Amino acid sequence: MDIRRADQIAASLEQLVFSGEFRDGERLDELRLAEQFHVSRTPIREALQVLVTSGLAEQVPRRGVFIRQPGPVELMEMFETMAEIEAVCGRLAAMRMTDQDIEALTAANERCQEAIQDSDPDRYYSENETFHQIIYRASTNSFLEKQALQLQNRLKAYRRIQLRFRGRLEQSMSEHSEVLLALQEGNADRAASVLRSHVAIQGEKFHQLVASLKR
Amino acid sequence: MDIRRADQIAASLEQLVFSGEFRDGERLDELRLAEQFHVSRTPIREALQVLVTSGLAEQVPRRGVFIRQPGPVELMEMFETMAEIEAVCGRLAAMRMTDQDIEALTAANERCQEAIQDSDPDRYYSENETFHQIIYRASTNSFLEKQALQLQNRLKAYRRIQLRFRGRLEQSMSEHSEVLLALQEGNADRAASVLRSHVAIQGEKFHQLVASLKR
DNA sequence: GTCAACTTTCTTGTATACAATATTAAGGTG
DNA sequence: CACCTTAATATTGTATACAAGAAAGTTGAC
Repeated sequence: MDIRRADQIAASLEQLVFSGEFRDGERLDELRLAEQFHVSRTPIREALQVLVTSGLAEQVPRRGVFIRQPGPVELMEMFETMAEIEAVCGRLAAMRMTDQDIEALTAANERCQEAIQDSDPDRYYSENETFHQIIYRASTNSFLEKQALQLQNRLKAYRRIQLRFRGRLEQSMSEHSEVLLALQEGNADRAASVLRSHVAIQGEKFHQLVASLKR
Repeated sequence: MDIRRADQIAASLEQLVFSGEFRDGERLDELRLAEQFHVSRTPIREALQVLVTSGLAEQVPRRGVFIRQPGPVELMEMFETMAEIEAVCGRLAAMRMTDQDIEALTAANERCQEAIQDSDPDRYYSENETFHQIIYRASTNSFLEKQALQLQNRLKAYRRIQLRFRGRLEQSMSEHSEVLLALQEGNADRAASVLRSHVAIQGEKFHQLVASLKR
């Protein structure tokens, strides 16, 4: 059980930032937030430090902390980085996966398939997340795994959007099968390259979406 | 100019942690630090939040924050991750480097060479850092660049140790040349694999060192 | 001497008070 | 009316005060 109010607040604020509740450049007013959470400024300030340190906000001395929502360019960079990190996880996982890991991954993949058959994008979304997390874990490098999870979480909201593209679910699914196959064969390079493009496509789709909104 | 005392303190503490001033599991006493830095507990606490968020320390509610020095296993994981991230930077850089980048990299490489001829390991160490940073930059992905810089900084102290191995400087140097060659050719796969093993070797050397200390 | 219950002291977490700097408003000048 | 100067106001940063839980010390029973 968590006793620190500051940590709870940090988590809440993080969620609010991820869900796009705050606009880019918006100032986080300490007093307002203090009232909102029914606490004094102290825990608010500690929560803001957390946001700043994890890169979700920027601090200008004597002026306050401001939300930093990634723009299109930074988002593309993040997607590219995610694709590369996934590729690395896949490469390592291909060499180190146990039979148990393969089983778990196969099961996750089947649950994805079911979600598609039930036309349940929310469930697909969630099972898809698990599928990838199993690969992170199977890299057998908990430091790398943590980095991957962090970035996955950060891109959550944006990944969700691109799944709405027509036919994307089915395409994503067939990519999964290729990933699974490469990992079963222990083909490191193939696993890496398939995973890379699987995630990179998400970035592409997102890019398309951004472009279409500008029109 | 930085006005926030808390930020300065956070930076100081970070350096103290990196330089191994604190033992693993050591508690950071707020009152003691407050006296030491001649401030109240408030800025100390904000600085501690930063350490915790960036993973350098762990916070146990109602008990304090404790230093978390990476053990041998985690260090190897970090080196492996660094190797993979460097490989990714190299892969992207190979495809995106400008002539200017190549020039800068060649110059940095020459300065490394000079440092070796002058038998100046400190200078080699610093120029080597620059060499790698140019590659991060040339990946043309500032998000990835930031991640790479962060990890490079985190591993600084440990990388330094392995350079003391006999003949390591010269070996490192010849690896650099191979990296440069691959990048000049725009050979992405080769740049990635050479960089990967270049950094991985550092991990290996470090592993040897840890093992030798245990005897 | 060991262990347990209780008391005291210490430490963290939060609230409040104060100091210093930014921002805004007001007033005067050309 | 624009622009500069200056006063009022608001907001951040730090210090201090207080509340609550944890650690350490003490006493007493066996």
